[in-house]
Amino acid sequence: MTDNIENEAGSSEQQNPAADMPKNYDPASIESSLFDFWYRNGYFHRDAGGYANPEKEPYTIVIPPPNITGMLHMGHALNDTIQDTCIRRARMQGRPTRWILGTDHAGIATQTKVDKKLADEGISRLKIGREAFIDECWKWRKEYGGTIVTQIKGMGCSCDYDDEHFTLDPDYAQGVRRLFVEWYHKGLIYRGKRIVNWCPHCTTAIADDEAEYVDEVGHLWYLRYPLVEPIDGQDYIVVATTRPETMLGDTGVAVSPKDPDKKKFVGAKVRLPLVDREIPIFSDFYVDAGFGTGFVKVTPSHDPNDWGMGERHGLEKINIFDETAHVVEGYGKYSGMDRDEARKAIVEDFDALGLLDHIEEHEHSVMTCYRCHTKLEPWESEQWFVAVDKLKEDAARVVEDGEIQFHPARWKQVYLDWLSNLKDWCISRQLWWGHRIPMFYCDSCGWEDACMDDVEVCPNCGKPVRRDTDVLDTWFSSQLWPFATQGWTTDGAEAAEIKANYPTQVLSTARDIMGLWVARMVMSSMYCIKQIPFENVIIHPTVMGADGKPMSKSRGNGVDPLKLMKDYGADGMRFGLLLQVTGAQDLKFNEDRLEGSRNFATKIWNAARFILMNLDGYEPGDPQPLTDADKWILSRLAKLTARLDEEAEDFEFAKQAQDLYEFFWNELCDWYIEFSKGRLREEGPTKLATQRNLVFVLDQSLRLLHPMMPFITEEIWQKLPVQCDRPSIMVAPWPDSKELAKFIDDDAERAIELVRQVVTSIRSTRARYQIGNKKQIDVVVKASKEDIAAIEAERDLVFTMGNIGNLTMDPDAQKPKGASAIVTDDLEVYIGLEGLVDFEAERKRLEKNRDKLLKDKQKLDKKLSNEGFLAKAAPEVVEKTRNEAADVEDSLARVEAQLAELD
RNA sequence: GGGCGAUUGGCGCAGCGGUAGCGCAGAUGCUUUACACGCAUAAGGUCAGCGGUUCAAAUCCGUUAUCGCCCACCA
Repeated sequence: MTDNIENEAGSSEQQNPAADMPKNYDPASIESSLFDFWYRNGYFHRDAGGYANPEKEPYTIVIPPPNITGMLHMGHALNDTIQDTCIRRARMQGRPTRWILGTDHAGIATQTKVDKKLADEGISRLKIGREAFIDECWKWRKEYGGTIVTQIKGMGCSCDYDDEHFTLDPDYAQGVRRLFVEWYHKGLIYRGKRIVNWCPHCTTAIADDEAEYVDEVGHLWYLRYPLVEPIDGQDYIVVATTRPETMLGDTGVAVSPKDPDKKKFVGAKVRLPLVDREIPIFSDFYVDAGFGTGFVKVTPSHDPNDWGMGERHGLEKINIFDETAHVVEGYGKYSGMDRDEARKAIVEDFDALGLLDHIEEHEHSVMTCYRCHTKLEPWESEQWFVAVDKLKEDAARVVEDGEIQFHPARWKQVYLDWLSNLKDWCISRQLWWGHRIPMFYCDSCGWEDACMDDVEVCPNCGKPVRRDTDVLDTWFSSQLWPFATQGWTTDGAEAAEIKANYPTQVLSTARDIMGLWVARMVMSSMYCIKQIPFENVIIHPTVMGADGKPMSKSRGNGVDPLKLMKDYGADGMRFGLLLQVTGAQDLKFNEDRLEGSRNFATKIWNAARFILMNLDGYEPGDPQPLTDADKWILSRLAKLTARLDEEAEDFEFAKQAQDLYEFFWNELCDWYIEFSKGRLREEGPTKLATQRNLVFVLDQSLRLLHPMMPFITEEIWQKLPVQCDRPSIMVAPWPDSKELAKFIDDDAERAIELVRQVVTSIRSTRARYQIGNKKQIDVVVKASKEDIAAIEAERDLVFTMGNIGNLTMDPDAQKPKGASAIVTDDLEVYIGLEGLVDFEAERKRLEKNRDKLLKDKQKLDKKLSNEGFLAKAAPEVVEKTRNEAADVEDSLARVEAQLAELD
């Protein structure tokens, strides 16, 4: 079917194209072949298989590169649907589009997985060594790295699959190296000793933002530290600590400068138990006099705040732990113990010495490694840092002045706050899988440099050099994503793709990597390209479980998008998710929406089936708005298209989806197709015009739906005799709201509104008295002359849809004896029921109707008798209110009249 | 501790200054020749509490309560 690229419109010899359509749309049977069809024809490339208009502005999106360890989760499903919707729309508008695809090597995540896999096989990473381990990682990537790309294809995403990138590709890696070398030579990268969050299990530094806090009920140990000289008869002070084992590294005790009781201790010394070290008592503003005892033990090497105090007061920094958090040599029996053993031993020894004052329970949070969940150790080590102060200025400016727009806009401030609180960025990681830091050192003469090419011997003294063994933080490499994927490595900012297509248009991502990734891309892009990397940042809602909590394996509230696609089709999942992308920051996952979207797909399918079944004698041609019904649906289509354009501009996905749904289902299917049924039975020009209108409206609707529901729209479009020479809806022109505006017709909309009032009144009465649709009834309509004229023009529609025997319309119509009366906004409908009418029930119904109108009238009268309102409200509001009041008055009078007649 | 968001019919959400809307569930009736993943009809809400601004507040401001997210983190 899709192989028939010719798609000859109107070749009348063909058998009925609806013949091979089952009653229910079956996504599984068509999705993959349609995807192949698109792929084979090159529609995913920037030239869209030759259908892109090179004159138009290019449109580019870079995908947030999924980790090679990743499986498709709900976050991807949502985010990739959003991006595909944007890019497909732009492609249909004729813009040269490209959605750049790739994956991230994900240093620590991948290393952990491979490590675990090897461990399961009984292989130790340390034993096989760095080279062999990296080989294992590449093997792993080869085996699993493509999984997620396959899954993205399954969603129908129109990425450029022929130019896939990977953050460890040779070209990309050179780019990363280039940036490091440049920043090093510019002084933007420096080496320093710092307290970092150290994972003793992974033996690497963990960035602040990679650490996870876990609440824990621990203890507060109150330890007595003897004073060297008693003060006022007091021979010890008491410190409170959650980590008694670190006392081995204490080099001071701090008190608050605002604590008058502690003044006398400042300058005194205590003798540190167990290690017999004399350390000073000093005052520092960091200390909170109200917490614990007001005395704080200070361990500069094992606490970031203590480190700060140590710097301010020139304290010695004593490191008591090795890289696996075991006590180092020189601490007697404690040496070699891990931190938990040391804690136990030290507390016991304090107790034995009578120096354990007391213990309290204490709730606090501890930092853990986000990968292995080992408690992190604040540890002093040598690391590489990026000095961010200069870089962040530009990154803040381009958002402040609106060059980069956030959607929803409130995220702008979050971004700016993140930047303003940014501290220098620790970029070295003690891992093997990643971009190895290109620093070379000569141990003989002390030469060192960052180099683009590997260095074997020292350029200074000729001795062998060694390379730094650390790798870079994964975010250091992902910050280059928008430009290193477009030729920056070899040609810099002058690269052809960058010159033609930079900046990109949209970056869509989750809020939790706004700083980690988004801000850093802006920083590096402003530095490397001197341009913003993207114009719009979409921060999509986070998909929460049905319980409103983040999805996680431990909570068991997760949902698998692969299963959802199986159950609802890729289109059903996509549309169901988009319906939930409102401006909210969280999205409580609602599977009902996907079910509804699957049903919607079936509805579209069956509407198409109906139209295709009724194309006997069809000849292609432009739409022919002969009747008010025709004019009405075309007018509605024109208005819908214009509205969708506006909503797309604002990245309002739920609204676009909702509007499409309502138009297609509640207007096209519920009314226009129903209207058309009678006409399709006639022969001649009316029938042909109706067919053309149906084909036209369906064609245009499918195009409007295509970015959100790519598969079903393509499948149907291939069967439909559309007036379009493009072989695929994917490259068919986007409906032009300006062109369609010629169909806007408010008179026709009004006429159909009246028809609907009459038909609905009849149905309502039938339902109330349980009169089947097959029984013909007589109907009298009382309405204004003009309204009657409008309905009269569509008399046959009222007849067919109402199954009416006699229809009388008259401005002065009298209710027939024994008829039921319906009062609508604009008219009365009398329906004769041959003695079936329950007048008591009729009265109750009309009274309810009246009471509602009375309430409305009271409200409006109150408003209109309010002088403040008349004086201060906008004139058009007053005018509108007056009209409403008149309408209510009119309806009320008519209802009252009907009630009077019942008496 | 700081910031942000949510609180609207049973459930999930729109609306964000001028008389409350949608989907699902539930009710009733329909094998109406596109669709029961359907059609039709009817029912259901003092928009979390309190205070304020305004001629007018679900909508703006303040406050309280509950829930959630993000950031920082106390020895």
